[in-house]
Amino acid sequence: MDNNELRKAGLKVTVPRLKILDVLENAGEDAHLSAEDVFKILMEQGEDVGLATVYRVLTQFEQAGLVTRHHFDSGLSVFELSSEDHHDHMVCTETGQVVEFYDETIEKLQHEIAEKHGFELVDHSLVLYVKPKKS
Amino acid sequence: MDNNELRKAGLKVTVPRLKILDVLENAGEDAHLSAEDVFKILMEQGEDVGLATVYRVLTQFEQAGLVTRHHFDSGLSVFELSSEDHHDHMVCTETGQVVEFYDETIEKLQHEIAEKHGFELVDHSLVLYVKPKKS
DNA sequence: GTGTATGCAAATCTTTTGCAGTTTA
DNA sequence: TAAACTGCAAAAGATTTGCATACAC
Repeated sequence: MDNNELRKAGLKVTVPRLKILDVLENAGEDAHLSAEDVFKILMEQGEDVGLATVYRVLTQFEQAGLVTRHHFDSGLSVFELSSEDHHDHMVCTETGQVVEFYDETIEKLQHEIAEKHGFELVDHSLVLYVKPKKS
Repeated sequence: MDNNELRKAGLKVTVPRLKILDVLENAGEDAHLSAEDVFKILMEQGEDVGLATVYRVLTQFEQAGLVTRHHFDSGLSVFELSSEDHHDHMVCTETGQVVEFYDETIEKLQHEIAEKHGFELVDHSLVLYVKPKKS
């Protein structure tokens, strides 16, 4: 029941919101979709949702903490369903494949570095751009 | 003499290119300017350079390795003069201040993580979003 | 001189907003 | 039914491109 996720976020349960949530959930584990991607998938499914609504809903979901927005290096926004556990990303420069990973030591070091400079860590973004290892 | 930097990059030495290089050099250590920022500074200096040219030149400089482009989280591009030594960034969410840092251990771990997943590290982007430590 | 670079305006792309009509609670 | 939500079209912001002119070599 996605209904509860939406209600909990203080959002009315509407058809477009359910459809968009559905697209994100069925996009696969490491999927990171742009608003345009979501829109295209909805079109393919014959849904009648406007692109503006996709943008509005994704932004609302982000504010509600339901999805996370990333920028990677293309400059356009991509979204993924927020998962309980934090992770960073590895993007293959040749295939576009995205892999999620988590490293305890790096996480800890980031806090230490911020502290050392007189700051408190609020958030971070770590993206590794990689290519297939030559065999 | 910036002339050589440009020549070495295979670019003709023109007034707009020299002016833009000049702006970047005089912007201060941790400055990260958007194309619009550069354009505004040129205007203030009474230079007659078009915004389109600023974009074109910055892109050429990037391709020549003279400047580095970042996206941070705003989604717009900011540029800095490439420095010999690699570094990452810390952006203050309250003041916008940018601090550069480098951590050997994190660098090493990134390579190991990429390898572990069957990839080769090509590049990476690490940005810490911080706020002033409450005193 | 010749080819490259520039400025301007128009075009493109991504994202946002205004508004009248529709849906949810 | 009232408030929130939606679609569409227009607007806005960032960046790119076409083209005639100007500049570097």
